[in-house]
Amino acid sequence: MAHDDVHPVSLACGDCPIRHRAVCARCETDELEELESIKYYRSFEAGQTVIWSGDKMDFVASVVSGIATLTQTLEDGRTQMVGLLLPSDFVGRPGRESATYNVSATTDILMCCFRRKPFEEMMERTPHIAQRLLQMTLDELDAAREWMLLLGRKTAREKIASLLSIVARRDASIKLRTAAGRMTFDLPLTREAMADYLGLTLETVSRQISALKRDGVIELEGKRHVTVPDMDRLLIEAGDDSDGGFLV
Amino acid sequence: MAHDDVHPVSLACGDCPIRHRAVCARCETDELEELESIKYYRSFEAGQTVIWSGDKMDFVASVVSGIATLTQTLEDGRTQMVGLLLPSDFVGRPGRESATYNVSATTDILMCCFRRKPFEEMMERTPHIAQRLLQMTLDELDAAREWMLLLGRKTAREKIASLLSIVARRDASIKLRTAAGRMTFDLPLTREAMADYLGLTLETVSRQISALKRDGVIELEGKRHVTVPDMDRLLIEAGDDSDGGFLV
DNA sequence: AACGCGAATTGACCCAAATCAAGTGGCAAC
DNA sequence: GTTGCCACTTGATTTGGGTCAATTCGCGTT
Repeated sequence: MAHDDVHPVSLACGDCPIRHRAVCARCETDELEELESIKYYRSFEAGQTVIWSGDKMDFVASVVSGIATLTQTLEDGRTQMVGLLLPSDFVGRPGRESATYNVSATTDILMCCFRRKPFEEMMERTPHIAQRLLQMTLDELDAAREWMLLLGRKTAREKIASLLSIVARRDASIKLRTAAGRMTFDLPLTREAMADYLGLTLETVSRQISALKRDGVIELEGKRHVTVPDMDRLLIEAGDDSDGGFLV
Repeated sequence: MAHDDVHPVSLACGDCPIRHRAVCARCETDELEELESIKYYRSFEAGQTVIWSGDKMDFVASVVSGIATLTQTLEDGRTQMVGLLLPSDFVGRPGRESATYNVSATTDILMCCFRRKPFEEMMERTPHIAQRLLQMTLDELDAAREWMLLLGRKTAREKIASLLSIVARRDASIKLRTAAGRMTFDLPLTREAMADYLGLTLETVSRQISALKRDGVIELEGKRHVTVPDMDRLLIEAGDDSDGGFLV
């Protein structure tokens, strides 16, 4: 809303290396200063848990660098990833005391946190923050629903292809992008994390990646470095109507 | 925020039999009048499609009565339900030209629509509408993520038990509720719709319902009328940590 | 009463992915 | 250079749920 057409990514918050998506820079000044006064940084090592589901969470935050995951678990240990947090993504929610999910660092991460109470108060005084958060939340909701289709109806091979095309889209845009449909990127997740995301076992993930490699849909260098010779082919394997604008 | 503690359901909009959750009644007057001026009603018969994914959608709306569903499909026809709309639920989104999902009427429904453009303009002038919509969207996001856990990691039996406990929670609260954990309600969905919701086939749904009946977890009268003799038992079958506050 | 029809059930069989189990490869520590 | 560890791969086997097909159950129509 407000200034969205001018600078769609929104942003702002002084000296952060990335620009947070929650706040609009054109409305800066007072708000920006206020935001500065309630923020602080926290870093976590790969594998560490940022917060456990049910714990008190007195901040909201933005991922500055690294990758984190949101997961849910059943008592017997079955776990399902419900969100992947990449730099600039927002975590936590105004108006909720405690965390709903486990948040874990997949790589080393740096988070920019804002104390929750002051942030909430600020949000009440500053309409466009709520409007911007609404847009972001609606996008996340779309991504979650796209994921529901994947979890409920896609085959293992389609699931893997979908995940690869999402990572390619988010990651490879800033990396080397040689010919027309050729893309190269690193998988930021272990096979187990991929399995938790896709509702599969890690063995099935491994087998399907091998199968895609054997069939020439992808090329592998080591275990993590992937080259997709033909993105269109991958998208067909993913089973989407090629538009595919998900996981924003 | 604003008045949430006073009347958590929010609401308002003149003569509607239900009160919409998007607007706060304590702030009425001008807004209420304005809201009246941009609203109109539409009704649909059971089985009709309200809107197709990708179609232009120039309104947002609230379900007044009846049940509608949000679904997504792959080209080959596989379909996944991504949302269940019960009375008072909100459909459509400010800031989006076209529909993202298919919306269909499961029963006869009445919807209260607001023309989108004026609604958006009003939202910009009236901060608490955006704030309220944000809360609702966050709740939907939680529900969607809870559903991801179900789709990705639960067995067919657990899926059915989960769906039954959700319907029981949303429906039976207003119906007869005899002894402690005893509940009675009607299933608002066909076996096929349940299958689309749960990521199963209709045969599996049927078999698992029969199994739950055989095992005394539920009692059936006809095909749609269900009695749960012991809600706790059902919740255990659903595999949740009994709290289970999902699908709001 | 007979018919038609869509919704639901039930059975027989099959297959994709889970499970169980045995490697392989890379890399850091001593 | 050997050891240990962890991430990953690959194989053999099992199984939960899908597929295909045959009924059955209601229920409105004529």
